Amino acid sequence: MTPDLTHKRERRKEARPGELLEAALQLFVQKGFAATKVEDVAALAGVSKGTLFLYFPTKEDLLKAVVSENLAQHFPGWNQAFESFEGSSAEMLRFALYSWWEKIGSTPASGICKLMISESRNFPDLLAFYVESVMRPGNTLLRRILERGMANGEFRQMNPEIAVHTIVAPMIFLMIWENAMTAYSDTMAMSPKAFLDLQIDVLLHGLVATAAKATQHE
Amino acid sequence: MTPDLTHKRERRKEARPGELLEAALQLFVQKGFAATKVEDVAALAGVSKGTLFLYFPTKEDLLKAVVSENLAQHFPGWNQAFESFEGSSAEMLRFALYSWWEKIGSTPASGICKLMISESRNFPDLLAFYVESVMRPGNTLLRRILERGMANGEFRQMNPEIAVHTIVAPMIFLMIWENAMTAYSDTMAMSPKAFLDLQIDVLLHGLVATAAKATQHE
DNA sequence: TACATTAATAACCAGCCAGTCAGTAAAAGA
DNA sequence: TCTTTTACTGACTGGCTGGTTATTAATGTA
Repeated sequence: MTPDLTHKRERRKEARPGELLEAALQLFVQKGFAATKVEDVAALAGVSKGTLFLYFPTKEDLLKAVVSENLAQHFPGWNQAFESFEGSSAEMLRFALYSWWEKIGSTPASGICKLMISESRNFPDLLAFYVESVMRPGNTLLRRILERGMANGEFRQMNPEIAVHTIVAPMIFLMIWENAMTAYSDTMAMSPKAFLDLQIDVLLHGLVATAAKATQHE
Repeated sequence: MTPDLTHKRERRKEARPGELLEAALQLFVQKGFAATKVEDVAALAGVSKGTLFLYFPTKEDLLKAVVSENLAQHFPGWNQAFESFEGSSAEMLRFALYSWWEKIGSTPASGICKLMISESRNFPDLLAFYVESVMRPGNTLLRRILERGMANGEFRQMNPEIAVHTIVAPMIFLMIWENAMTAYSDTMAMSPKAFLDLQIDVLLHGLVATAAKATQHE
């Protein structure tokens, strides 16, 4: 960042890696890994190409650093929140999805989702890393919420492994939408908050109108 | 296709374009547009690089042809099925999702979804084309199903524009999963059919157990 | 068999870009 | 102020790849 219009040289060894990673994330998500030039990443970070290679030995190492830098370190806190949660499992699920949105979905970090989708086949070890350190923990957390609700009769009985995907899918969709459809955001607009609200509602109560519940939804 | 191990020249003007498009789809989805070499596409189609440029003027034109070739021409039929459908809206929704799976989700054509996600920012006109010819028609079809169900009291009242996304999201997820997670399919396995079944069930009835409905799910 | 047509080839070219390195200048010492 | 250190630069290169073209051979026709 900080495009540095003045051509004065600055020595900021500490700040460079972070700025380069931020620039790289933005461009990798925007244009894809193969289609972005390291020189553009360097320029966006306000630095020359040579400097980039001073901090990251190769372009691929830069990609790996981008991914690992943006790994969600939220799971310890979230797991702890799960343990000490008081309310219903429905409340817990709502809480989980909203805090995911606040901490990840609505931030630039959501872009690494698109990045992983695009590059998973090209860098299998990167995918493995990502699966183990974010997908797996996320899935187990959600599965525990579901199992809690199923155990206390709050939720129906169902295969939890699969049900987790049903919960995750709309979140993936939301991240992709935000990072891929921006060019088309004018004619295909979608409020993330509105989507999330309706999603949770449908997830809990379904589409079907029954006598038992009713009315209270717009 | 037809790798042609013998080096004999064949003249098959009619068959080439289709074979090249099939090869291009496979490689573009696998490696991304920028990272695939036209020579590899040609080789996979059993032809030399020069031949490819005989049928497609540039690499970008090849990409556009791949997308437009795989456009779902199913909408006329599906719209017609909607008009003449007899059963409940829930049945109709189930029917729509299953036939989508049969005709698109389970075929190589599902790969263009990943392709569009990856390349939408680089080729905005391609995205526009895709939005207008597959996303828009698909969304309106689903919205009509929802509105039908809401009108006859079968479904709850909700914002149909947003609810459509709630239905589409898991389908997108499924296509992405199949095209991006294949490398990891051993440890993160998922049966598409099982997912689809549970998804429809949750979509209609939600997670929450109520007195009114109950039991009948595994 | 001789000839014309054209699908297919492979050698070639030009531009691009990841990665290098000799040199520059901003700090830190002395 | 002079020297040393080192973060930073940008010109350079070598390999790669999209695209071209002169040549080759398969097919049709006589």
